[in-house]
Amino acid sequence: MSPSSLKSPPRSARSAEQTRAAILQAALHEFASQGVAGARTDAIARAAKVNKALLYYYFKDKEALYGAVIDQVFSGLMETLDGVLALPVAPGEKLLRCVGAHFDFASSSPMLPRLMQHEMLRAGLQASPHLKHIAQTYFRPTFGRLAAVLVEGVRAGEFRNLDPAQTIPSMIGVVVHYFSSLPVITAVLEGDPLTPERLARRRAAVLDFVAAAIFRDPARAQEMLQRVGVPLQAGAVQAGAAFDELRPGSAPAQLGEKR
Amino acid sequence: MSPSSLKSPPRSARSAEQTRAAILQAALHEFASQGVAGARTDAIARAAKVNKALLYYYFKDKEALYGAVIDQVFSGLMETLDGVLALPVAPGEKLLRCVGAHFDFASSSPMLPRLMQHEMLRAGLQASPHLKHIAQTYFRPTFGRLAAVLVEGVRAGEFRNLDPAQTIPSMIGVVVHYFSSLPVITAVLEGDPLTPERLARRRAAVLDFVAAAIFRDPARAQEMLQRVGVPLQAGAVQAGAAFDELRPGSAPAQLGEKR
DNA sequence: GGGCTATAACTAACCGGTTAGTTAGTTAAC
DNA sequence: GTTAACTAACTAACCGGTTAGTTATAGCCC
Repeated sequence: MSPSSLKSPPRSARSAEQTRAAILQAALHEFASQGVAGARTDAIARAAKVNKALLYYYFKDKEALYGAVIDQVFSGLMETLDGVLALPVAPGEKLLRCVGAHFDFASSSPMLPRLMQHEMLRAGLQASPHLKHIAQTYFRPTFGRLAAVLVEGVRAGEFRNLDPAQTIPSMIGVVVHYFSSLPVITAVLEGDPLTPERLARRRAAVLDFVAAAIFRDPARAQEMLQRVGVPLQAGAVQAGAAFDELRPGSAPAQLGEKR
Repeated sequence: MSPSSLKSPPRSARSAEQTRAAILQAALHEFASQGVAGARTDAIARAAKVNKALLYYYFKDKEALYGAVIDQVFSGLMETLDGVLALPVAPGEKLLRCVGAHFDFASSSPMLPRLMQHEMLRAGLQASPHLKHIAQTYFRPTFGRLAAVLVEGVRAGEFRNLDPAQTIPSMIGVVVHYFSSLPVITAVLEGDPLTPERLARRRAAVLDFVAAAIFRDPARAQEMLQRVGVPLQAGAVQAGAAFDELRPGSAPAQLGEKR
């Protein structure tokens, strides 16, 4: 409603917002695959099917466009996590659900974790003003809530004696590394690491690994894994297969099961 | 000895090799902090205190220089790991020592893991020919040996039912992520995350996390951690401190211990 | 050993393709 | 006819790479 007057809410409105979204989408892809320095504004414009000057119509410069992309992605992830953190469940389940949600967010578009990695690597060793903003706005609050869940679980005796400031980066590492090392994984064990089956296996393995590292009682870990829908781990019984897959050429003669 | 004849082994030899090394060193730093695309050859030359043209005297182009740096770093890490893998100790201890060695390698110069991360992120989602070479030459053999240790540990009942192809990337993620997210960490919990004390604490936490995730019997995990010299974890007893440190500004009213 | 040449190590100055960003304008909705 | 949305064409700076040259050391012949 309120069709006219005031300023210009829907003005011409035939696209505009869509165009902006298209630019952001194209920029996301370009920045994620090439990094900020490697990204070409021409390529972004081409992918978004707009004239390059339009990028500068909507955004001050390349850096601002990058900032908008980053903001969108990080806020998306943190909102998702906050949703999970608001669930009325035990710390153990909540934490595993968080890890699962993080994994799902990452696997929903493998560009996202790569974009985040690029952002982390930008600027030498200390945070740029831009990254400081990200850290304060997105990471800090959500990580605070996550830390509270960890402390709660430790106090309740459900978790091992964990330090949240250490445990959070460790868990993130487990989730994220698979995606940031995709090219290497592709090269070491051949085949697409992003098929639904592979992703499902990875997801289960991540949750299993984290659960084992977090819970005091292994039985409780298993119980919670089942509760969040993670099937029992395949592991070394079939590890012959996984192992062969890891090194198809150079099997060390021994270890030669049948198949 | 053999002062002359033949070709020109030590020729003038007053520096040359040192100059080359200086260039590689400067390039390592520049590539690690800016990425390949972001790295400036001018900056490398300046840092190495040589004329830019000298880069092209020793290396074909920027890409070749980058390749030389990468090769040096990755081969260094893999040699270190192979040394540990050759030790005549039980799988559990060997694995923890590997993780420790990886961490030490990374922390010896925090530029190294960042350089590696940059390399992983280069080129969209599948491996470049260059990265394929790295994967085949460095990763594959060492990872094969690591996988064998894992399988051995699982068969012996020392480890949980683990799939090496999943466990290896998870462990690497735990080690590496701290370093690749240094700027964020700096911004979230203030203070230098690279002080000897902080690094020691992180190292212990990483080994503790991995041990808990790997070993079947928690008691065995503790035993092995002690054996490789990891002190007992601080954890949530002091977690009040760590937690406050994680979110100095925005404590949620509850949880308000004294300090 | 003195003068000569060859060559490794290194540099100042330059070049031109690439690329972020601009300008001056066109189109079309209201 | 005003203004939001959009574009073709341009520009200035940046940056990888080259060129043409300098310095210095080692070898060599007499």
